[in-house]
Amino acid sequence: MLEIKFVRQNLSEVEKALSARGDTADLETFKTCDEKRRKNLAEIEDLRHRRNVVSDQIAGMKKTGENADVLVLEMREVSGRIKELEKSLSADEEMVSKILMGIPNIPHASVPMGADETDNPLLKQVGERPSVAFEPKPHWDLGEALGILDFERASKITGARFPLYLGQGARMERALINFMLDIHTTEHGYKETLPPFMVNRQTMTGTGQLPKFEADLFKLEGWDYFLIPTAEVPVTNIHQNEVLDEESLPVYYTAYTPCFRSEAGSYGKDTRGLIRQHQFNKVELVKFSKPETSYDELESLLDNAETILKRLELPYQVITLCTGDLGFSAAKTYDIEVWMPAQGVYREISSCSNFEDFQARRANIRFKRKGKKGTELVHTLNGSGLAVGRTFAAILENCQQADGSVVIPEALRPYMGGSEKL
RNA sequence: GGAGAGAUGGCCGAGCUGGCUGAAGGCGCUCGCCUGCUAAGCGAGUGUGUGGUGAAAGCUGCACCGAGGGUUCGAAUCCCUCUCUCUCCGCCA
Repeated sequence: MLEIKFVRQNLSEVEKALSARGDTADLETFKTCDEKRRKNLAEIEDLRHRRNVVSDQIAGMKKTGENADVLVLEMREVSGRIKELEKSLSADEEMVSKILMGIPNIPHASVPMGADETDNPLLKQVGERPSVAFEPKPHWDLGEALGILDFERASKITGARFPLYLGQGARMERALINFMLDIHTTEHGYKETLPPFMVNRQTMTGTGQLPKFEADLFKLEGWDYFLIPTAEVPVTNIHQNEVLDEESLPVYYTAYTPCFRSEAGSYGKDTRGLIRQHQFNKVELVKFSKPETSYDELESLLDNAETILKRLELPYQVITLCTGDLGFSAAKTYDIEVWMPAQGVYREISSCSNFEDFQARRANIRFKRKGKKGTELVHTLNGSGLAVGRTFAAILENCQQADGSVVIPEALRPYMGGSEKL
């Protein structure tokens, strides 16, 4: 959420940011409701002031035994008027907040202009793509042939877009989770967390998934709870409604969780394999920082995620999302894309974003500077470190041999009981 | 699922027969004094949000005692609904 004052005073800038994103919002209604709201509020506060003063008078008169009937009668009217005005005030407030909650973050000045993903500039490419003398097979064929993935049985158990890992496959998924968590906790300074996989509406609103994107979420029937689409949601909300100490910043958390996404609107896309599932595993990195260091923190967060791919010796590239492809809450985002030889494309495996104070304002996460009055909003950041299912798929495709076997990356072998091959 | 108790400021904890209580007292923290260091002692200060005014320090209006609604001239205090926590019983990994 943007600050209401900022929107009021910078309507044209907000308008510009919206159009750069290819988004819209009813700023006209915002303006009229906000003005009306402020005018009403001023009158209400005057009346309340009068009521407070006179109520004290009444109390004093009652004490000395004077008759206060005239004042009581007058205040009865004042209270009625207040109630009336409050009614129209809350209608305007609701409208203003509804519009405000639907306005995306302002892209950072360094974010390139662009319409969609085809305009995302390449930042760098790392690692050698495997040069193979044979036609590389897609990971779903490899996985099924090796008996470590079974999509048919998964769809029997639940439906389409759910994974079933078996044997060494299940073990490698678990190995990857531990491998990633170990690196982030022991080498990068993140604190490991294991949060709830379901969250309430307020939490979902705090990080920006609600109210605009309810269709993308799985909702529990009979409960106002949602399955998390990413660990970003529960972990960022750890400090919801808190004031952090300046000395405690920056705070780094990592978490493994499964992620649940309805994938509404993606019918027909990536229908095979592990790329687009309703349930997938992810190790997430979350940071809380002071505003002045958040962009440095974004760079190191990206580096932390890249480390995993480097250790696994998987070729990847990093792109900067342009204004048109930026997520709702993000001010700036880097995507890491891993090489998938069978499709001959790079696929997103991590998304690292700085949300600045956009989520902090919604979730009310602040910090206090030593020796200074008042509090400030923190900046929040997060990134995948990494999407586990997609990492699994990338290993199968990049490390496949002519005979259909897969060589396990060296760094992962200690987590696989020393096995060298699948 | 059944029965009961509770939710107050950074923390602990009064108030809860409605009105000088934005909130006693204590702890913590900050500044000053004192003491050859430390400890103890003394004095002052110390919530958040939002609006007005001011160059600023500040002054000032309104709101906030789990959340929402109600009664009343006036509510932390009374009533209703909800959420959460704790205790006991039942059930269960």
